[in-house]
Amino acid sequence: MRPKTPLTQVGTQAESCSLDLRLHILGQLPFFTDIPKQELLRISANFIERGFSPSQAIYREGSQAERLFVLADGKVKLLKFGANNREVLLGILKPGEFFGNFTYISGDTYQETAIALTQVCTLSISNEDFRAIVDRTPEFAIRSMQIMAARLNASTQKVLQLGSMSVEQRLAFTLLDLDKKLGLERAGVRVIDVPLTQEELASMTATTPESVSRWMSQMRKLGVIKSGRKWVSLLKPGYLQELLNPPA
Amino acid sequence: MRPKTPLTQVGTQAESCSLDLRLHILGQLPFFTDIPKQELLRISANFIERGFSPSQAIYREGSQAERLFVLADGKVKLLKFGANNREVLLGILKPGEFFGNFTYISGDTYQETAIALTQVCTLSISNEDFRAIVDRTPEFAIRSMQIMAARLNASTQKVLQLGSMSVEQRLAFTLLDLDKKLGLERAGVRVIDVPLTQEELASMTATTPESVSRWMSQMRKLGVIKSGRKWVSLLKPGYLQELLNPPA
DNA sequence: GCACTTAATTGATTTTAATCAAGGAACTGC
DNA sequence: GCAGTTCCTTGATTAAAATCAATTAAGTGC
Repeated sequence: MRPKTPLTQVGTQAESCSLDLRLHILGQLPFFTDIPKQELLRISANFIERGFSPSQAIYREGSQAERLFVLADGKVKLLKFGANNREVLLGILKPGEFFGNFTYISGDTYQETAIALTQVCTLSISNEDFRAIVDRTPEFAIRSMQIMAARLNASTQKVLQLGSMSVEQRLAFTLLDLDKKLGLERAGVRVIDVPLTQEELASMTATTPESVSRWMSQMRKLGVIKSGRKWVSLLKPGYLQELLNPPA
Repeated sequence: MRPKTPLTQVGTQAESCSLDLRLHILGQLPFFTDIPKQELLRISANFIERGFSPSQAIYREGSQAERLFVLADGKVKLLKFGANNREVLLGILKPGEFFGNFTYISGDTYQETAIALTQVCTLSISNEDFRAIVDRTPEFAIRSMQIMAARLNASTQKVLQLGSMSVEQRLAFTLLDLDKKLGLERAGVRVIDVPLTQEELASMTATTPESVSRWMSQMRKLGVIKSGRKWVSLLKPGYLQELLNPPA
């Protein structure tokens, strides 16, 4: 008998954003920090808000890349289709993160598919409007370089993980990563605050749902995690960290 | 009895670059195209040339990232150390490509190790000098964004490959990729123009030298490739391509 | 030309993980 | 509250690939 989900109230956020939330979220973007509030208000006017329901696609890989999106509320997953009809989950986005067409080049297509995992509110801007903002934002080159370098590093870490770790290690890495990014205290328990099936965990970890289930069952037996349907709590992150750095 | 290498004369290039080669190579960089020749000459003066011998490290992962490098001549491999003491080969560079500290942020460390595969000539520029050039190069933001987006895409392709393909498919992908980038006609034969051991191929493909040997042995038997010590010729690239897209 | 080193090959065995299947339990909608 | 659906668990079997080992052959340096 598996414990019931602690992820209550996950999907109950409104579909729209207040002005305060808009300014708060947009002000968090790395290329908009340090911008005067008046200017941010002006920029904010270019963003259109739109809500999406769980499982709804925000955009699909290969379609015309027309907008840059910012996640105002909820959780989103980015995925691509690999070889052999395998779905590869590239990452989970939390509020404040941007996705979609970041290079503001019209003519490109979206490089991945974005799907809402919960009730979601997005803010988006067209390529042209974004380009205009870029042209008058000081230090945009430097900030965007930093962002892209960080993303390239994250992707390279993924290559290292997939290229040198066992399934157990990759799962440990994925759980630690998710906890670091999305973990929070709920009712005195630290939980990864996003509903994810074991199939989704499997496609983040280059393995199968059955393998994820086997390893997580063992981690539960060892008291390292607590988990149930679509949720995970890390009880002993240090143990998982140790799995990644076995003694020589 | 394995056929002898067609990669003759690989390591005989001079260690230094003529002015013509400098201007030619630097003019190829995506953020220096369209620049007037006089300006390019001025920029060129900031670059220091340095030669490296096969197996010599140009820089190492974790050391202070002080310079941006451009490969003027020869071949270089970029690698990182993954978990379980595994070396992961991230890519092979050819003349005209840049590597090292691209974000020109002092204080960062190099994200990977660069090692000369052949006799190599590099041109490099310090963070400060590069920053000064960036500040007065029109459209740098846009060009650098395009470059970084392309690199992020390549890394994501690698994640897809590692996350969804078998060893045979990954090897086929790697051989096709290398051929596309480094293949050329030599004595009427199309060869991948870089000396690579099967161990190096293995660390590009997330497998072991023995597995690479087994699959390449089979590819030779099928007449798909020709290979020997440190070299590969693709005879039937179409066959390898088919391996990546099996019918549903 | 030969000794030595490095790289590649192939066989046998073990390990890891996928695949297939059956059943159980949480969640949802009526 | 219950039927149906979705998600998870566990067992058995198969397949893929790693590991270990021995041998062969190309290349290098003296």
